[in-house]
Amino acid sequence: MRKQRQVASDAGLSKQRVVVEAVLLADREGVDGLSMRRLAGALGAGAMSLYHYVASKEELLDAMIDVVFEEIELPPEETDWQSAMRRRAVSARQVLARHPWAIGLMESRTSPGPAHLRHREAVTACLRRAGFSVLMATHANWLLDVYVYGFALQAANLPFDTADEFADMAEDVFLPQLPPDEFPYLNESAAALVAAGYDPAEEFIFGLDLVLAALEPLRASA
Amino acid sequence: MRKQRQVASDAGLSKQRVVVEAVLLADREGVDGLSMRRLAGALGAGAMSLYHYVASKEELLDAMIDVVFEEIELPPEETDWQSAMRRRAVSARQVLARHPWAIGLMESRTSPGPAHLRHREAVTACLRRAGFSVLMATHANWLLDVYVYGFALQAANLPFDTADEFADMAEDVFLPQLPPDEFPYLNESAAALVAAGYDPAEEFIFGLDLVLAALEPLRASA
DNA sequence: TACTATGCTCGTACGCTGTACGATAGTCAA
DNA sequence: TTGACTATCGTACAGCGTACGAGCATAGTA
Repeated sequence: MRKQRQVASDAGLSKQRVVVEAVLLADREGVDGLSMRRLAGALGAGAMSLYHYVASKEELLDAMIDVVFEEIELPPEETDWQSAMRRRAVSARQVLARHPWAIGLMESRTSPGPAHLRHREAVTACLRRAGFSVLMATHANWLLDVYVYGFALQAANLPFDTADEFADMAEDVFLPQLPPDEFPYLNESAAALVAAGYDPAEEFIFGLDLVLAALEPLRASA
Repeated sequence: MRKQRQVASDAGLSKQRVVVEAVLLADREGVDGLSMRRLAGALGAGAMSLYHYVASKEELLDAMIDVVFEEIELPPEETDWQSAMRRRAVSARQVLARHPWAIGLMESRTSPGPAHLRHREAVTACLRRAGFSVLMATHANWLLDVYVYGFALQAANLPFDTADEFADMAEDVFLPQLPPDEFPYLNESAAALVAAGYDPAEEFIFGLDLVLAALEPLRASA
């Protein structure tokens, strides 16, 4: 029976299957749509069966976050540190855009899972090998994480995901909320963005490169 | 009766009073401890009475976020842009540290409240007056917000708030989770931080000044 | 003064949540 | 055959947001 379970695709639960299905459900319906009963339904099981694999919903959420971390590319080892960091940051942004619920969950989860730790270790290793001192690598690691998660948090607030979606709603939705007499500067900004186009992915790279360049001088210092 | 309400301190509800009490309750008990019934209890009212002042719990949460924005200092007008931005960023960090639940709420709230808009307007104004072009001011505004909220998000994950608290638990709690054979670099980092001390407030300024310096060149460009 | 309209308060109830507890059935070792 | 162990899940409970509508005080009008 146990062997059947490990092989079987549809029948048989496992922590892995529960957590993966939870991620899919959250992707589809948002974190508010993720209840133990609904998750059990999606797995064709009774609600209480899930508690054989996860101790509580909290533990499930922790495990979901770690699945997300597993999806983020580790920094490649064969390039310079800036390219490596850029690559993993871009990957992280994509992953967090794919799982928008994840960023909101992070706030409440205090102890990092194994994939999270492995990821941090790889990033720190990359920075140390590039010549950052222990303390400077810590600063750099922290700042890069602040950038990636901060961007994802801000992006999650925006009601659009792509340049096209922005263009579609900007003129009708945003500008009317910003009357020029009350918000002259914001109105000006919004109008300029409408004219120039706005692409979150480009914005991400723009800020990321600023941060990377700002970190470069730390490499030589203690 | 209406007049009594406006003057009375204890009796008589109002949207203002409901929202402020909600913020206090969330500060005390976390956002999970904030239920309509408990909030009503704290106000000495029935649960359903609250719905005369807020249309739904969602609207209440929106209003709470805006109260938080109201607490953040606007950038002062009489100094150079970097000092002004530093000041408002430091204020924002303090406010978000005071209301740790706020950062988690932001993720799900898509339309900014009036205080939020006023704040953004003031920041944009400051940058434009300092010589940033419309587009560069937008970039700068975005990056600064990413930094402030990203930092707050990361800080919310840490199980300590001050340098002392970190020192207290670092050796007993963090290092054992990072065995040197599995996580050599993280272990090294953690050990170095224990030795050097770690203060979130200092870390905030460190990264903030990097970001501000990185933005300076944008001031002259289109 | 009597009647109505309006603003405010809140009791009750419904469908949902996470999960404690205990019953059940299948598998395996002795 | 027995007993232990694993896995499943039905039932129940306290708590959630809130729809609905009843009850009351006050203000405005006739």
